Amino acid sequence: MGKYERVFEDLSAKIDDGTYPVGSLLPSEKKLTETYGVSRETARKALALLTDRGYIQKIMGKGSVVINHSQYALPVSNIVSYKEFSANTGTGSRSDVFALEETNLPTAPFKDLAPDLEPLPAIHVGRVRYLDGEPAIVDNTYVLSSVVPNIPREAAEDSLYEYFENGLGLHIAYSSKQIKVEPATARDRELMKLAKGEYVAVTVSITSLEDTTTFEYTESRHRADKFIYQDFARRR
Amino acid sequence: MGKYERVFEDLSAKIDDGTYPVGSLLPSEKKLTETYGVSRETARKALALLTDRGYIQKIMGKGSVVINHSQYALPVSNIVSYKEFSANTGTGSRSDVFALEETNLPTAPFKDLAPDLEPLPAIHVGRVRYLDGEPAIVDNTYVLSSVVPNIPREAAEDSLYEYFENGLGLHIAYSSKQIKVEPATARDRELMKLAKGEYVAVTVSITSLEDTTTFEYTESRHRADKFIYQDFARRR
DNA sequence: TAGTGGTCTAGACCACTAC
DNA sequence: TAGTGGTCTAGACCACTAT
Repeated sequence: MGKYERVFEDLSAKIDDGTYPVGSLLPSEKKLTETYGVSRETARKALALLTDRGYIQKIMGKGSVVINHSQYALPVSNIVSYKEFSANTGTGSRSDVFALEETNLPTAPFKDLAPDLEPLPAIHVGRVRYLDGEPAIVDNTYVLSSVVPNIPREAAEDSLYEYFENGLGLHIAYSSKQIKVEPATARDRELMKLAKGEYVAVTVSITSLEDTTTFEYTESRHRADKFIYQDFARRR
Repeated sequence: MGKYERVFEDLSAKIDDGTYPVGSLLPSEKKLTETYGVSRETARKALALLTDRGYIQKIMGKGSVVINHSQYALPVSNIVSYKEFSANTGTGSRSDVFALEETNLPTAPFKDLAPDLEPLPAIHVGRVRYLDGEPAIVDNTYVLSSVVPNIPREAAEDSLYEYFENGLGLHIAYSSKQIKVEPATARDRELMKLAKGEYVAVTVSITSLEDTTTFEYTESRHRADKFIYQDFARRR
């Protein structure tokens, strides 16, 4: 871990634990170079990370002000997996795997994000996710067989991301995603015990590795009343 | 505009116009310092911007690969105003202002994002937005009177952001937002001509200035079938 | 081995804010 | 005026990738 990451970790921890409360100023860049024994550009890199994550807002001639940043987010938000999300929020996590099979990638759900998608060989993982003990999310994930030839059932039941990153050593880099609202299908109603006429929030994402290989396609169908997406953005 | 911004503008333009197609490599950092007559750190700042915006993925020992980045986004996505959005996508823009009045900020819609919100004096702007000639969005914006004492009707009909930034010289910095799904209210059905039992996508946002003053609160209610939110994110 | 990006430094000059 | 952040430089050393 580089020096600037250490400085970032220390400052973000001190913001989280209230050492630097919302509205207060962080030490000046000059002070940070002395405190942490780093050059100014290195201190500035740490501050840039804090800015990007919504911890601070820098004000010219004044300093770095601690601001309210989003505390938690749904899995869809920043490529955070369902398991990481439940661990963060403390909601009980449970997944029923209802499909784990070799198939071809369906192109229809991903048409908007990838118009020229080919029906490549893939492994389909279908899961029902529970929030507070109730079925709340139906996930259909397609992983390209060319990148991941096999998925053990335990990985599907636990966490696919954990398996990809720690088990296979894949480096996940970025993702394009969409959120839409659709009427619940008969399958949605069956799996999530919904009444007729209800709607679901649908998130579609396409995820790539650090070498720019696209390898994973997911459609998540959320019970509308359990769905919240939260984000922090900067004007550009 | 700094040098690194000029380099960013030039490179992003060349990615957009196909000079550097998706999958190709940008010139190396060394080459960029020679081409643009800047130091390496300055060239790297430009590349960092391209990375943040989803234009490129850097690969160690190899170079900067051009990737597919999200082309357009709904207003909610990156603090882009409705007018900027319609201008980018070419969909006809039109707004009916149905409310422009002094009132107190309602705290209920913003409870999740700002639990301790006070009912401060504010100007309420209520608008119906049209996409493809049909009423598709109901916006309720509340602007704190302490920051914006008055909003001319023309500004409400045209673009509030344009008025805030160019008319008043406010510097918009960041925003927290949420997306939820709710049953359409009687008011939604009336304004957007929806049938009974339909749902709406609701986005709630709280926007702050560069001096960290929070000044604007918006609830946008979207016709579900016209709503798409698109985003690009990096794993962290 | 040569070329690439990742990190870090010490110093400089500038623009802005507070007093 | 003093202190703050914003930008830029020239150089260094390292880790990784290609060949």
